[in-house]
Amino acid sequence: MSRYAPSEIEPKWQAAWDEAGTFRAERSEQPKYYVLEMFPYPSGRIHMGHVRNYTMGDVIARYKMARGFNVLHPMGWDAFGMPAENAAMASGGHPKEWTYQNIADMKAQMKPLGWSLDWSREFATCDPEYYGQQQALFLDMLEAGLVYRKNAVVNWDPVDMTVLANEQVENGRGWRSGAEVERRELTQWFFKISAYSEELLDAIDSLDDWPAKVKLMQANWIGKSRGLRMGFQRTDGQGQIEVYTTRPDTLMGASFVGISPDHPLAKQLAEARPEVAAFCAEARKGGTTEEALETGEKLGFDTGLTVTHPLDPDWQLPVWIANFILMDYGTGAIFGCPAHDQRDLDFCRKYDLPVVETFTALEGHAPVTDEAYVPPKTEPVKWVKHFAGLDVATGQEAIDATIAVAEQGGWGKGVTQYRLRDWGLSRQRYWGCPIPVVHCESCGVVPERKENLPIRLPDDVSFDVPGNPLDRHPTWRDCACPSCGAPARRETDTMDTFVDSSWYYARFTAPRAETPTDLDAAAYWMNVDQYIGGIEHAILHLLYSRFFARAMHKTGHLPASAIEPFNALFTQGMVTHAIYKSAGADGRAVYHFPEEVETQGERAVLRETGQEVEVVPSAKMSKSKRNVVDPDDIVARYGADTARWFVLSDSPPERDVEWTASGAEAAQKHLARVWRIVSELGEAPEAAPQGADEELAKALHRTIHDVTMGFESFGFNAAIAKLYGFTATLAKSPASRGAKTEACRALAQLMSPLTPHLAEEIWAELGGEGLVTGAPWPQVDESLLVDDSVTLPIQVNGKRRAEITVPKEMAKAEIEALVLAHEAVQKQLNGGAPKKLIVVPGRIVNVVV
RNA sequence: GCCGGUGUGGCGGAAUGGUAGACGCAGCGGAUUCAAAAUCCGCCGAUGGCAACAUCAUGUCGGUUCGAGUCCGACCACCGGUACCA
Repeated sequence: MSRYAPSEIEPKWQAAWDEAGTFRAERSEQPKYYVLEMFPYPSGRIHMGHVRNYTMGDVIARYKMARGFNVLHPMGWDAFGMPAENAAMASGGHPKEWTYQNIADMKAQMKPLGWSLDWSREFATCDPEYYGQQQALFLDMLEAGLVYRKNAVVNWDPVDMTVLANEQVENGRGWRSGAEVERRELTQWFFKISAYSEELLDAIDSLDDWPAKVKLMQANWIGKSRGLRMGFQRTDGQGQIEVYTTRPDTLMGASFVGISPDHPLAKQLAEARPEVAAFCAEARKGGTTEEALETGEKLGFDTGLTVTHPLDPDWQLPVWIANFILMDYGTGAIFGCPAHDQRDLDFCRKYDLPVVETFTALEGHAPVTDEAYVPPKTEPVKWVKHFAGLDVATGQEAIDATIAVAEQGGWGKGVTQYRLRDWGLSRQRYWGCPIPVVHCESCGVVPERKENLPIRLPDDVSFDVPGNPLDRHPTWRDCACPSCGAPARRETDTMDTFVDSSWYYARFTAPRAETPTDLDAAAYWMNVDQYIGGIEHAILHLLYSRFFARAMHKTGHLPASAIEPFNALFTQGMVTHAIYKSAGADGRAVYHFPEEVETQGERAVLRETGQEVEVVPSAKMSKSKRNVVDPDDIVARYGADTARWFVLSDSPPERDVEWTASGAEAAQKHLARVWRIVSELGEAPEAAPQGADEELAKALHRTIHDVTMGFESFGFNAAIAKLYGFTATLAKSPASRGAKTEACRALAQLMSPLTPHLAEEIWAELGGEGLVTGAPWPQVDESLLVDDSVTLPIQVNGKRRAEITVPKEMAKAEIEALVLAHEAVQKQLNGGAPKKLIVVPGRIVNVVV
């Protein structure tokens, strides 16, 4: 054996795994385990975040393999989406070529990392074989009543005459044109996810192995609320305005009725009155995001119309059009209660509308001025005037009482409402899955016939002008109506890329099937036992996937057991890196790549010039800040095993980890040290001093136990810390050659999920049978884990003052006596008697004086 | 704005309500060496003290508890999401 040379051993073992087909998943009699990491977008290069994410999945996959599971660990590409079109616009290429080239490049980067992936199942969502099956799913969902069309607002760039994504709107303006964006309505396709609101909410409770924070975020997103739907009669006798409110108890504090600029009444008024039309046009300016709507300036327009308060025929309220009221929520109309809602208060102060309190704090009442009084619904308050005769009651009690009164009086109805809106899937873009429907003049909207799938994207398109190339393609839209055969036009909207990623996990179970799934394969492999990905997907992707699994079950593509597709979820943190920054000649910040910088003690300087640079620690890696490291370079410099070890060693997996060159070097030194220990086994003595072999065995089995626990609970950093510790013990151990060889063999096994190439090399060197990958996981000898004595810290008034070591089974009374007799305790007692003595067996003793 | 999260030495972090700082980095000291690389050993939160030891210390302020990094309340800062980025 020679020095540790990852560049030699890593390709060798990767070839060996390939040749043995180690990672090819076939159905078998063994219990299955499906581990999946969120598949990547083919941006062109993998980054350290991918390395960390996929290494975590790999550790799980390899560990489960060693535990006797039949492991499925596939990989593919989330390949549709805007960046490909942006690239085509910027440099004139074609999204398809750009995407497939990126896939080839990234795959070439991924292979050297030695991940246990079954590449035979690979697909990209832009493969017609994939999106054709997605079109089939769409048609089945359409038939099942889970898809429909309605109007919805988009960001419209009036200069480029095109729809913009939210990220293409910067400060209310189009990123290319700089024009003020406006909200415009288009007829679009929707999935009826709202039909599953209740079920998606209730089933969250069954997701035992999901992070609590993700479940909480999803529950809040679905947003179940109980409120009142009621009408305000117009004083002009032209009917009523229907509003929805979650705070009907504040009805006596109403000071206006507000409607959305997209409300039918607003539209009707706008037709007759130019000033209304002008206001509505102004109110539609800006982007469609919830954030933009919530934080933007609140604008109102007094229509001059009035309505009657439902509980007081003499009380008239003005009707305002307000830009912060969304047609999508509730009925598109509200009543404003400024005293108990900050937004309504701001609005009323701005437009000089009255502010009436309906309840006050039990103590310390201060009249509302510029801050609305909004206590939690669970807090009791004093009611000023409440029609249900309440005096002191909580908000929730008042809401319930109000709904009861309204229903009894027949002027309102309690309704359960969800915040969750239907999923708009239409995108006015080229690089996505075409929606397989046809528009026929006589038959209307007609689904495409399944035998005509896939409806392929045309290749001959250009991106020199904004807008959807499918819309302006000379022939692609022309087709025959599937129903009557007359000339008709294809739908030119494509699907949201979230559709692509909502069922890929199911497709991996039978990636070449002629139908979306193969039910036998799905029944065997589903569910995903462990899903791993970024917290940024906590709501949308994961909620859409949960909906899709239900829809696929309803349409016969998944068994009932798979409606919650991910048994366990883990959300990992980012890989960060310091930013190196200096001031350029014009005073603007100049960023430097890590390899241009050298650290000298506490300072960091540019290698070339010696100029000192500012170090900003732990920032998300981004190309513009140049704080990136390329996995290719890292593997070439340190080897894949070092990269894998380091990304998991320094930080708990759910938290961010900072990539540092010194940390990577330390990881490599450690692996070289393990290597050296193995190569020097021959120098160990045949016979060991008394007890040395037993000591080593004890340490080994404690390590097997701890590392196993670490892998079972995503404690990779803790497992690695234990491996560091055991390696140090092993290096110093005077144990016999035989005992040390055994320990090294077990060490290789424990390290194999993390550093599989090094582990294989050691395993082979020490005469292990076959490959260490998949060799049965070492068993813990429980009898070696028990200690017969225990060290107890002694606290006085919660401060540690001393410790005692006692036999594990010592009685409480004996311990108490020992503690009281202890010199340090005597000193603290100062001759007095303790007030209290707390003995927590095996943990701690606390003396209270 | 709203929802969720995070905050501990010079740095990354460890710690079932029970000895705060495991393990690693950086730094300092030493061994080995002609010298270096590599390797090995030791020290390493702050303040005071020769030392024993004492005091302070887990974003800030309060609370619960024999005991709080951990639980509760308020606040500050940063990060993720906010339905067309993926």
